[in-house]
Amino acid sequence: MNPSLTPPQQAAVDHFEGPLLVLAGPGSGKTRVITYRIARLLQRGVLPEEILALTFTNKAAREMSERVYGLLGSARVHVSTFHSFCARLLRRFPDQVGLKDNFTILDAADQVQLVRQIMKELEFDTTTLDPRRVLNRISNARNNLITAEAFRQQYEERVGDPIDTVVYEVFPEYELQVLHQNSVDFDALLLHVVDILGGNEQMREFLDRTYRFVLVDEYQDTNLAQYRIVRGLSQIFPNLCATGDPDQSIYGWRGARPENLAQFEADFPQTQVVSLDQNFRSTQAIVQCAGQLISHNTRRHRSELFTENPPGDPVRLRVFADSEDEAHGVAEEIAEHVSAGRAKFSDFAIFYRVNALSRPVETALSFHGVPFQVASGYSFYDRAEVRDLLGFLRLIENPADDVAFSRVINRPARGIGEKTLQTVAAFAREHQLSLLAAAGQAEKIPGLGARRRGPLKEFHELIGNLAEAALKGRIDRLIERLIGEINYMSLWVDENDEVDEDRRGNVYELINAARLYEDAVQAGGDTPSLQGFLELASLTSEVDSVDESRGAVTLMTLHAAKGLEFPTVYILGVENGLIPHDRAMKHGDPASYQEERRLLFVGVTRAMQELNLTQTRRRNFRGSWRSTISSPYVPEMQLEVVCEDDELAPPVQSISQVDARIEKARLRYEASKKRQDSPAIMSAADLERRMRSEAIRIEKGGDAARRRQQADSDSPTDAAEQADESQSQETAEVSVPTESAGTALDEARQALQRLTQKKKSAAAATAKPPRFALGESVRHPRYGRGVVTEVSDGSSRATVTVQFEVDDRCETFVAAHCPLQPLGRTGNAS
DNA sequence: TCAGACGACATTTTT
DNA sequence: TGTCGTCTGA
Repeated sequence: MNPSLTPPQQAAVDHFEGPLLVLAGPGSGKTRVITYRIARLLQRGVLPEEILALTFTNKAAREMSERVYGLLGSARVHVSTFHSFCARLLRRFPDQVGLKDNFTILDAADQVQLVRQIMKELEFDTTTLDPRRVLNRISNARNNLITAEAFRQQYEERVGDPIDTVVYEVFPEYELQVLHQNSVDFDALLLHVVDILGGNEQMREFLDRTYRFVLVDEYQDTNLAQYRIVRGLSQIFPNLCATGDPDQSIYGWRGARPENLAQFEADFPQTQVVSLDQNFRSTQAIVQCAGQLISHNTRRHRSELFTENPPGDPVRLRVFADSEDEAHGVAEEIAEHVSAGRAKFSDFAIFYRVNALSRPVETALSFHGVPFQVASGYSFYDRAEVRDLLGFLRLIENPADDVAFSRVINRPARGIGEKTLQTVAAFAREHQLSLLAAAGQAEKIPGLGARRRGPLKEFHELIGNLAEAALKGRIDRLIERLIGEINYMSLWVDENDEVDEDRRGNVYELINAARLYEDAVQAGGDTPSLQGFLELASLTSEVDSVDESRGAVTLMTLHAAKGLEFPTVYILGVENGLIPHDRAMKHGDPASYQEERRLLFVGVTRAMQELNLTQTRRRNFRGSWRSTISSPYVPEMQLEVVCEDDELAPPVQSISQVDARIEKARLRYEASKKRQDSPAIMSAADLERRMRSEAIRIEKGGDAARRRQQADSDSPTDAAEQADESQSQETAEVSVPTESAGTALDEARQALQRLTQKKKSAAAATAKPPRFALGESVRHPRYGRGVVTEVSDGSSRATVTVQFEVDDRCETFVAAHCPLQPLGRTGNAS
């Protein structure tokens, strides 16, 4: 039918009724197949409204419906995320699960807050046990469809750990309160729908008939709830098309069940399986590399990925001295490529395992004048000011939303603190009221001084008035009125403070978002509502706003990279402990080890033309330098190893150079701000702050690098000599600014001095004789015998690095409190 | 009630 | 090294 489709792609497109499983490797044209398939179904007379396509991200949903639209010109096909599909369903049938149609959606932060509050009510200590861990347990249980009741039963039948003891009490209370507030969290959105499908056969049948053709993207990422939903919709009409790739399952830790994919054929006996193995995205070198890597996993569907693309450059592994070099090396290279006209900024993406790795890169990119955007991190809707205002809006929409009430009651300060809130809450519970309703009856609440009653009543009245206004007017006007009435901007008034300026900007941006929402909905012929706007806000995340067309380098975690592609990709920190991450390896679970490998596989397969993996010899980790070990996945791939170690001198040799560079960077920043076409790189103040701390770190890092040289060298005599040499080198470098004593000392140097002075005096105050010496033999309760290879200087945070006999394992400990036992010195290093 | 000091903490997180 | 929640004194 379409000449540009490969035979397997064509088969997937032409398949009509019955279950279809599309195993789609990375870059195999999956989205294309899905959109063509939808078009083909419509061509065959299926009605658009009979087709439901479910995705995990808004981005995927948007992309799919845009492409369907592009193909057909119009489409009333339902394309949405699991969560918004469920939200919409619950708005239609709220009473099925005991909600009202104006229910509000709790976000992650609200959930934590609620758990924290419940823990306090039940008199659990929130300092020793992080509410997030409790919430995690609850969420995990619910992902597996374990209700509070079932959890309690299970708990009683086995010996639980201390956390479960708390969960045991908190879980049912949490569920109850969420429901009482007429709200749902992300998990409940799905669970309620599972309940409807499982508990009401008539309803299930109705929905099954409504959505005769269901398509699910990224099926390997579905959790048990999503699995049930999909199955519930495909009984009478099992016209279910699932696409996925077991090799890209990277959300197991979050309850995703890749086995759903493996089980598909068993669940739907008539399944036709199509395997898409031709990669259209990457060069042969990249595809080959990815194939080598993933072949080390045990895989059920092991089809080889192949490509007919050109061979391309070999995949490189670049080794840098430390994370600063790594950051500057990458930034510099990107800057060069672009200024030489070989590429544009948006061609580049930088991936990393943990968000913490992005900071030095952000600094370096700014430094080299490279515009960038960071995906994830703080979402717009997570900003304090935005959440405040959304809290108000939620309370206006749903007066029972106690979490929202607690958030905004004292914002801006009305003199209602913790204590008062507790009194109100107690009264509310006793009389079965929402907090807002209780506030409205403040005069009846015992134990409240007159000084607290006034503000409570006023607040109640304010929300009431605004709720009335909300029924009539536009949402943007409502927010404006709200801001006016509570004098919200008075919280962020400092004209010169960039943070405040930023916050005010966000407030206007929220108003703007409301306006855009309203206009868009009206243009689509629907009626905008506060409810709809709130839903949009809760179910939208920042990752969606990553825009490849913005002319900027994209920075993101490997997880966030899934589904994207870039001409040139850098994957930073391909080191043991990062990929695979230490935490993931905690239990020595081979499944996690494989999931980490898949994560790297996902990163690798994002690259179209060029792929660079990087690693460093040492990394600044939470303030101290640690030597690194290469990732065990590295030897699994054919890579060209490039040592950038000696080539790249530290970017700043002396502190006096810092100011000149800061000035340059500031000019660049100002220029880019004026141009407006490229996104602002980083605020000038921010950049300066970072660069100064970087300069300080470089000083320390240089020091550490020399110490490493010393430790690494073979003979002790050599080490001593080198140490001497580096001493003199260091004086030569650092003394440059000191010698120019006539000139005013620059701020950075002062900062550096203050810092070192402070450190010195702190060290002097708590000075203890060093507990460990270089070359000393020690014993660790878990890792056994080892030799001290490095001891940091005598500050209170002194660290020892030990090379253990087992596996050549190398670990760094804080000297002050580590379980190392000295075993006396061995001959060679004193 | 609030601002600042102190100390515990530190993956990934489509919604 | 940073961030965030809790504690404490004004």
